Amino acid sequence: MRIKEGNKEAGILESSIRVFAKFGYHNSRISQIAEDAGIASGSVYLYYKNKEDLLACIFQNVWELLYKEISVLHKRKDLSSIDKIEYLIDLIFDIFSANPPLATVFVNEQIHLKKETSSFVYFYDEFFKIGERIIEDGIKEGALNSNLNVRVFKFFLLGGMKYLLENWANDPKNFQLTTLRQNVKLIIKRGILS
Amino acid sequence: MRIKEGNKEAGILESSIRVFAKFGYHNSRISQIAEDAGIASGSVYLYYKNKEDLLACIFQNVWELLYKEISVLHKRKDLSSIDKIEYLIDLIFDIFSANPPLATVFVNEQIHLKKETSSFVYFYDEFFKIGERIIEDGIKEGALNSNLNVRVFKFFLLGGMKYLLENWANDPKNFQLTTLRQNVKLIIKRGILS
Amino acid sequence: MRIKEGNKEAGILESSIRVFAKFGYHNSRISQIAEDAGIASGSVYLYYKNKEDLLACIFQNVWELLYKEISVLHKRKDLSSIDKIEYLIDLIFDIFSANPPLATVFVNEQIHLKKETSSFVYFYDEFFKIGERIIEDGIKEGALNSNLNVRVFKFFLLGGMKYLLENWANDPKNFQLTTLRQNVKLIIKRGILS
Amino acid sequence: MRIKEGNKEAGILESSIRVFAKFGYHNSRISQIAEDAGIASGSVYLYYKNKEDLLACIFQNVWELLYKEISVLHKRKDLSSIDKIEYLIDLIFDIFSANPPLATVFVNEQIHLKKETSSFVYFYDEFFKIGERIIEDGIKEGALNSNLNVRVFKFFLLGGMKYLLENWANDPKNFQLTTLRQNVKLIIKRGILS
DNA sequence: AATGAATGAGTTTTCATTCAT
DNA sequence: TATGAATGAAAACTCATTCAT
Repeated sequence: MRIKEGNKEAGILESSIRVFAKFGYHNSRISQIAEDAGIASGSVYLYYKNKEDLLACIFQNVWELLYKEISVLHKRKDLSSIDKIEYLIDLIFDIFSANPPLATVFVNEQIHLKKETSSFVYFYDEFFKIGERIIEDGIKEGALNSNLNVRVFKFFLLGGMKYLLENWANDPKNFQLTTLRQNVKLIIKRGILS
Repeated sequence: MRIKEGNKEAGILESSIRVFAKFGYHNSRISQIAEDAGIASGSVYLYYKNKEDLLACIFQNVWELLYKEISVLHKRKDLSSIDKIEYLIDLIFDIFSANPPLATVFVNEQIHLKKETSSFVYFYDEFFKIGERIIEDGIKEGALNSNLNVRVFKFFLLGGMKYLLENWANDPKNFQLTTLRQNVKLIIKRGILS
Repeated sequence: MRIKEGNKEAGILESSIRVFAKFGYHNSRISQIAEDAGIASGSVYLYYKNKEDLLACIFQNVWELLYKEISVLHKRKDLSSIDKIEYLIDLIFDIFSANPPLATVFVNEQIHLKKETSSFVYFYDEFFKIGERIIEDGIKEGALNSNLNVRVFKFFLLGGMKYLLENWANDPKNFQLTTLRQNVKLIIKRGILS
Repeated sequence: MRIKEGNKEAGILESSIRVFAKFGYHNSRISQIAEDAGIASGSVYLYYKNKEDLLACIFQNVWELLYKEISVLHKRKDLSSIDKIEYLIDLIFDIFSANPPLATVFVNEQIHLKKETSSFVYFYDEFFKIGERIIEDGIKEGALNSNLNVRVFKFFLLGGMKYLLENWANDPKNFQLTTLRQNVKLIIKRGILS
């Protein structure tokens, strides 16, 4: 019984993250999630509409958090654009390093959610919009290379970090998170040339 | 009837790529693949052991091709390390730009294959080993930054390109492939600073 | 909150009649009945053994009432046989016209009760026995056609009235109850020939 | 294995009639129908969309047959209105006496089909429209009592026959079909008075 | 008496795979 | 080789019923 009193809803979600991470969304059984949460399988449906709802809630939580953080970050005047990008890199590594199964789910399973019907999409879209604005600000200020395509950089950076996180979550012993974040910052800022 | 005489095996695989790309592996039906290939669903099993075998063959083909290309590339003496990395970037964009559904499948569905039982793993592992060696050579030669962690760079670059390809394949109108490859090279080589 | 103090048992039964009439027995949820009755769903089980018990009680009440009425009717010496049959027709229309949902349930849901285990069966059987005796008396007295098969007439009359009640309860605006009962009496007594 | 070659679709429907008649629609299991038909339960879905589709097809067949018969009957010039009504009574007894389980299903289960989505409704509505016309013709010709309400008579007659059929199908030994049809005609034509 | 969260048995339906033709 | 009808295992989900409070 992993679930504490009054925390059943959150406990089921945590169990679903563990199970989805281990088996993948489609190979996960509601009964496995229930067992991990220490409840009967029918009880899952007291808190979540169906299996897809569990996945949707996971992504809702992550993207809402990322959106809130980037919103605050965007408004800060004490940080340069490049500081903000480094801050974002740290933020993402911090969120997922605290929860490796969440990283696995985040990296692999978003594809199973239809954008049209998912409520996380608002936060997802806004996160990227603000991310683009931060980069654009950096270009305007002259700090970033004006030949950079903002959308390409945005996707390249997120994709690179996702793949690193996926490999790290699969085998955390093989990677030092510190090495990951430092190298990402290094590559981004200076390139790989000596 | 898309299949030419004597090419049924390849035709089925191409159909599976189209169907997997459109619906995702788990939401694809063998009957859909058979219909797309213009054959009866039972006939799929004359050429492929089962549904997972189709996916495995797709990845086998891609990783084998990448392995062969990188093997040849590694041996070339007329190219510098940085030339070879640029060549690899072009290679990957070329392979998938010629076949957008393959890009979608490549980016999204590898997770459904168990590394333990899949024969593509040999090529996958070798590809990365040689990739690491190319980067290491560059460091030894003094062309690449010696502070770079080889494995981090390797995963970061591939992950970034995968995510770009995914977004491009989803909506090719929104992205110029030329822009993608130029920007990736730019970021990799010089970073984003002006 | 439809239930008055001290009347909870009856209130639950009335709610079950409304809900069974609206959705049908198998599509009705105990939780709907409880909600209609203004109580918690678990409380239903303080007064009724289970869902089937609710239906059994509904039919128990109806058939017991019909049995009691026909018992009294049978003994009356001031009425002829044909008077008694007309009286019965009026009785049935009166009972259900006062409670349309009860008519719907009565007409449609008796099938879900197993005769072997239901206590309403005693009243049901007795009702029909006395009904037969009234008709037989009419034949003996010479008032009714001696070629009439008593059981056929009994079922035909009740079935005809049930179907009329079902259609009336579904759409009361379309039927005048007065028209129903007058026509049934007309057909029964004189046939349809001019 | 009750199903003959080339007759699987019809065999499944016949099995569903037997099973629905025995247990009622909601207490019938697809697995029971499949077992009765001598096939695997999945095979039911090769021929019928789902459980409700089976019921819908049963009623479609019955009402289509009744509609076709009454259409032909309505046009006949060699029969009086009262002949046509007697003919209809015989028709209904004939159809169901040949198939007692069908009678049980017909009488008890139509309620589970929603009129809005069922294709049998056209035939059902037309059957009743033509039935009304036959009765109206009888009134106009002076053969039938002009005080008769057409719709009341229509429902009363059908309901009475349904209930008789239900009781007959439950226990065919107890009823002579000849007695049923003769008595119904007798009551309808002359009433019960001597 | 009253509650309502929790249970878990039970059924429809899907679809990868087989195999008689 | 090729077919496609038939299979049957497997899982999401529902909801009557229970019972700790």
